[in-house]
Amino acid sequence: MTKDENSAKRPTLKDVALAAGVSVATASYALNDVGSVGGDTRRHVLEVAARLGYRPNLSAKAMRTGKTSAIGLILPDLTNPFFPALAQNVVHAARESAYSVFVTDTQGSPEAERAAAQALIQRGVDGLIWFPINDEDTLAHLTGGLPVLVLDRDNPRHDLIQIDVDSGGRMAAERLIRAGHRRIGVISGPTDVRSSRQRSESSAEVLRRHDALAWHLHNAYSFDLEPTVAAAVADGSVTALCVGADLIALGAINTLRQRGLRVPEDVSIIGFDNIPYGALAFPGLSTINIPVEEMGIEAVNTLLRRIAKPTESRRRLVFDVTYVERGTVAPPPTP
Amino acid sequence: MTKDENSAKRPTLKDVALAAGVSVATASYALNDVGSVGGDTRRHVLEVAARLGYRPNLSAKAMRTGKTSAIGLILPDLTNPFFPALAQNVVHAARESAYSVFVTDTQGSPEAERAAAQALIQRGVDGLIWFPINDEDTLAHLTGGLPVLVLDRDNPRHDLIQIDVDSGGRMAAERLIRAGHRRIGVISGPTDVRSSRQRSESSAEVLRRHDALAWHLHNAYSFDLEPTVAAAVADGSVTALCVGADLIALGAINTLRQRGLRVPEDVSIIGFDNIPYGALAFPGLSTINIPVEEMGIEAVNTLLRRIAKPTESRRRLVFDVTYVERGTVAPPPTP
DNA sequence: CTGCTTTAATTAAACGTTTCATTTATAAGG
DNA sequence: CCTTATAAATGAAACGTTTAATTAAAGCAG
Repeated sequence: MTKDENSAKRPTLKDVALAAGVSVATASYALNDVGSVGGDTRRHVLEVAARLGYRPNLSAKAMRTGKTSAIGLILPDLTNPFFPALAQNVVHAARESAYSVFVTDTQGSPEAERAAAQALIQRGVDGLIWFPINDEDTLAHLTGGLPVLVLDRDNPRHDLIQIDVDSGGRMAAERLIRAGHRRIGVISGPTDVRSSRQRSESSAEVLRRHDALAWHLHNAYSFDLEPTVAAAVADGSVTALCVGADLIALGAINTLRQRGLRVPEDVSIIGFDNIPYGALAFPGLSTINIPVEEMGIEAVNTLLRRIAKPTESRRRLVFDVTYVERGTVAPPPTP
Repeated sequence: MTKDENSAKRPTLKDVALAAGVSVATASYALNDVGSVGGDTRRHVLEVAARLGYRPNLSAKAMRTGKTSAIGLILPDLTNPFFPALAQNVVHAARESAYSVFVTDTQGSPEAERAAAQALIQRGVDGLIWFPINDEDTLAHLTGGLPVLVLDRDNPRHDLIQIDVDSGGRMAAERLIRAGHRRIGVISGPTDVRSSRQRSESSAEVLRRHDALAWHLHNAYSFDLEPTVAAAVADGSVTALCVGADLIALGAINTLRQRGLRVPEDVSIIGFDNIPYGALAFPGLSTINIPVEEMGIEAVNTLLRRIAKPTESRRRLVFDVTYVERGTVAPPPTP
């Protein structure tokens, strides 16, 4: 029971320098591969550092350099099946560049979002990847000059990564037209965000052009359909549905089945998002795929570039979507 | 274009002290509500700090105190539907105590897991919430004396939060027996982890006692059934399935349907985990619920307590599970 | 009024880095 | 052999906090 039982304090740079017989400055230069350090000395320091298991104290480094090698990821809701894959890829891409990620889930609350941003800034993150609740530029004055990458929303001052939702909405509508449907309902998700609204409007526009738009309703982002929507879905007024979000689409399928209608024999459905659930349904949900994985990776890359070059001109990346055919589209029933 | 365009550097404690006309020490004491500071002075400092929008630099604080107010969360796979709810609640509970969370997803790779732990430790997190890949005590020597809370796995030295899987496995089996089934198959998930293995063994044991165990196979944690499992499921040898993981259960339902069998009319199924997908299936998957939300919250609480009192005796929390009846259990078909 | 205790405030060291400015040693040039 | 340039290494300051040690002021008993 000696005093230092197993308290083996992590070795500090001073310890390394001491053990290597050089000054702290030299040790630092050697380890960071800067300054002018003799080849032998450098090797020796590295060797000693390795032997002692030296790992720099990142807090100290952060204080000195003003960089934390950490970024923040602000998401509305981790349990929204759209986000885990995004978060996963952000975390991985970040790690490849030796960055760590503070993940924050704001539960769809703008106040929580503000608080989260504040907390992260206070922590001194080098940048933020931010999937905001809405399009409002509320964080602008909070973030100050901090590098921010905004996902899927509009924002006048930050780097943007977006999705070509128009094309997605059109693809879905066209697919249903091509299958022969002429009475098609559109359900859009939350309507207070441009990107979300636009999906369904693009669909609706195509359908209108073919004179095939039966109605256009909207529903909260939820598996549960609001009564009026549920009624419209199952009252026989349509033979197909163009839905702005997979989760709602799955809810629609559920409603249809509960009322004795079959998918896709009686009603065809196309969703949007390609959340993992969709592939697991029976039959699998046909949908518009959003390349979340790539988006996550590119978000990190873009943010890190911005961190490195704060003055570079604003970037705006638009990702293509693709139609994923599974099992929920069929020709309309023959009456 | 003055020099300090909009570079409005964040005010430091020195700035506050200066503006308030006190020493840095006094400002610090006042803000942290310690030491002996006169009531007037304290109020004044607080007022000035608020006016300047002062937020302490956490890196500096961390270096001085050795505490970062950050914890790490190490998960095997965020896209595994079991985890997002857990992560969400960890993040929230942590925020309530002014802690931030580094989230790491190790993609089921032990090397990645080690690397992640190293990185987090280097960052100086105050503790780790760790859902390990397996039961091996591999991180023990890495973590040193760092407070660690282990989720759902066995570990001899750390605080533990576990699930009463035995009771869950039994509940599932008993429910099927009670429904009248006598030819029941058991599918277990990954078998290299005690907690996972035990679920199905408890089920199997009950079934054996009732002479109702048709077979006991296992399958990777995946929606796709391995050929032998798929064959067994659909060859008519059983009227019910007791599955150690919802994801596999959903895969089984899919397989059954593809082969023309109905759930639950022809085959009843009970899963385990209560992942969100299950509720969205049609009919909803009957399953054993694990209180992930509470687990997440309690994980944070337990970890923070351990951080505060490192010498307290080891804690081990076992959470009860509950059976959730949805739509996949029915009496066996009458031949 | 003196000496002692309490309260309020301050000074300065320390945490572990990075990095500027400086010193020392070595080599090159005349 | 002296000067000067270059290379290698070092000393010390700084980053923004906390906190132990110290001082100054005030209150109060005797």
